[in-house]
Amino acid sequence: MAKETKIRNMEEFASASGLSRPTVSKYFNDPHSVRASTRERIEKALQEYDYRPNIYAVNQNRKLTKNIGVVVPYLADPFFAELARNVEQRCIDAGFRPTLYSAHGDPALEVEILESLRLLKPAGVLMAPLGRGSDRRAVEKFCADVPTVLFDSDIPDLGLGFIGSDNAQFARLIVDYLSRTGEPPCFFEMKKPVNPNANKRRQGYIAAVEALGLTPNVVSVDGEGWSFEQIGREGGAKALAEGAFSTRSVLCSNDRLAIGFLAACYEADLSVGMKDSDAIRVSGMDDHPFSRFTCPPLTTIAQDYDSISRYAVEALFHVIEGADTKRSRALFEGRLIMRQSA
Amino acid sequence: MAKETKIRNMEEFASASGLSRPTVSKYFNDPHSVRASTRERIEKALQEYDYRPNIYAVNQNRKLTKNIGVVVPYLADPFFAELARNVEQRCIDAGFRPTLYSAHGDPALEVEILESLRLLKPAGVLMAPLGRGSDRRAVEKFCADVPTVLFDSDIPDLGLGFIGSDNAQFARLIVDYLSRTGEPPCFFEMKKPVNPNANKRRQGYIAAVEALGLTPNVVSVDGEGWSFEQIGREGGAKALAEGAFSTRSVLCSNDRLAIGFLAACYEADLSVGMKDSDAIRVSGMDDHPFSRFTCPPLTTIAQDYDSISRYAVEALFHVIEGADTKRSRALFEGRLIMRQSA
DNA sequence: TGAAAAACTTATCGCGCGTAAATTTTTGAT
DNA sequence: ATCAAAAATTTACGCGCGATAAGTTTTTCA
Repeated sequence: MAKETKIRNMEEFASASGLSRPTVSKYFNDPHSVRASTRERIEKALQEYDYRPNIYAVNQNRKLTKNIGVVVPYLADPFFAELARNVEQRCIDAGFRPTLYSAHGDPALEVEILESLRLLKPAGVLMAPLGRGSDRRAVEKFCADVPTVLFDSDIPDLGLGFIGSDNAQFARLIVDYLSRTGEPPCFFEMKKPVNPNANKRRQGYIAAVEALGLTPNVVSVDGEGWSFEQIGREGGAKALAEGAFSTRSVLCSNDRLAIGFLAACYEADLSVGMKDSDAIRVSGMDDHPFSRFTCPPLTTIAQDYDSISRYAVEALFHVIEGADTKRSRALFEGRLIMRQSA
Repeated sequence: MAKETKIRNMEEFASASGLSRPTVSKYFNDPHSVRASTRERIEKALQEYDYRPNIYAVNQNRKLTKNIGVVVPYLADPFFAELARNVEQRCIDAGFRPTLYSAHGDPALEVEILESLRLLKPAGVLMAPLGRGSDRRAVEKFCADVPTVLFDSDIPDLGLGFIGSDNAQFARLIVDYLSRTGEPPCFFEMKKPVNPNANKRRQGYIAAVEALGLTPNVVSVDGEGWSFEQIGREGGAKALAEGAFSTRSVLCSNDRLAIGFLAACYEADLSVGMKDSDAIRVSGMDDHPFSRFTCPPLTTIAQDYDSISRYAVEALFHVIEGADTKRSRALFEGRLIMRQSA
């Protein structure tokens, strides 16, 4: 369908469609800002010639680009990959160009990403920070220049909003379930968790157990970084060997830790499940994409991916459109996913 | 450290450092193209003022940008996340700006990515195609305009090179091992695999088994898309129920399928492992990041991430520098990872 | 010490587009 | 049909930088 004559710029395309360049420019900024008859002429010309505006020239002159930066802490975790996919799609639907970055667990890389993101002059940024490892000062400086909404992991008072999960509710939900159907759970976590969610979950666990008039039992294991499964397996093996768990029910701080802990149970020849003959019950939190395929399938709390991504994007767009000024904040409840592990 | 006076453009930065703009421009294109003393003056000025060239203005005028597109088929698979991380880091080290895109298993999205990538005028693109689902015509058209190197999954004769794994060798390696240590394996796969690697693996399996004077047994199950674990579990349960496997050893076409198959074995109450008391041995291919945490840990073939990413990037840079013309092609051998599942 | 080579400066153009201000066309109520 | 207001369009200018030519200064090295 495309004609021989190559269109080199908007000028040529404008004359090819019998209009002036600024009119065509207006069209590309907002197709509905030109008269219907004009719009039809342009779109007819677009069929014949496959012209697209040069994004570099466009972005050089526009005060605000249509770029959205999406930053996640660790893309090798499918949880973040899924979250990022959700968020990206919503940005595209809203007519923006999302670009995905992963800090790969490295604080220095996170700072580099912000620096290179600044050069892109994005309309806004959706950032799931590393958490404890994040360079607060660097993030703060970035947020001062670029409209940024945090998600998944909060850095208090930073950015224009935070959207995440109600970790205390997560803990209540599963503690109640586990206590109702058997022994109350012990809590299994990393001693130095990478992000604040882990702390909120521990506090939620303790509060929920105490609310039932029981005594909490928190088992914290060594290990740093983002190799949660590894840490869960090694720490789990050690804790099991030491008899650290006061009950036969273990609530892991997150699913990846639980996956590692399941491996430790397997190695220790402990059958996992909710039957009387089973040695231990194991549960996690997050509804990690792989948790339904563990042996046994993992009982967990599902994060509300959909609401989190939707609200995060909406919050950002509110800010971009200059609607709000006060920092928004929303926490979403989780849903109990009952599987065979507990 | 940064001074009060904000630098707005290269002109101002040049005079602030006591040089002319063209000289500063030369520096940013290649720091070693200016005299050492000049370089020092610029770098000293860079310490005081945090000026960076406007990338939109730069890319508008440069014939070739420093952008590299990285396209993977399914980012929720940690295997691709890891591969992408490798590739990205190498691009950064070479002074380029990689941007990561995932087709999320969707052929239409893959085409969209290529179209939006074309607007970025990248110096080159590293692409792991969807495979069977890829729009050959669209990819071909893209490759004609942008230097592209394929990796992981080949589309014959497309792009300027392909870097991947020697799937036949993968199959030989593990068939020999499994046959040597017990019954020869059956081959478990999807009837309609998403990419050509699966076919190469099946062929390699058949050839390897026949070379041992044995009879191959291929079990192909229904299911489309990228939910391999799901397909492995459902197809595996069905195949096990039907007694489709002629031996007590199963080689899965890839680790994700194997993870699903392990779940099916668990549900069927079949103990997996290499002990005499175990009912079945299961193995996979890829050394998926999670395969060491399955129950039992999965015996598999490790892809040579490092070599694949290194060669893919190198091949692309050769092309960018205008060195080669002929399509390069390299296949890397896998390494047997012996774990407890087989 | 001096000439060639290298590096730098000045001057100018062009890239492809956004955008304010000026002008034209269209709309809608009389 | 008329005319002012609203909408659409055109004119004119600027964005920040790459690239190049011609002239000037600095460095290199015999």
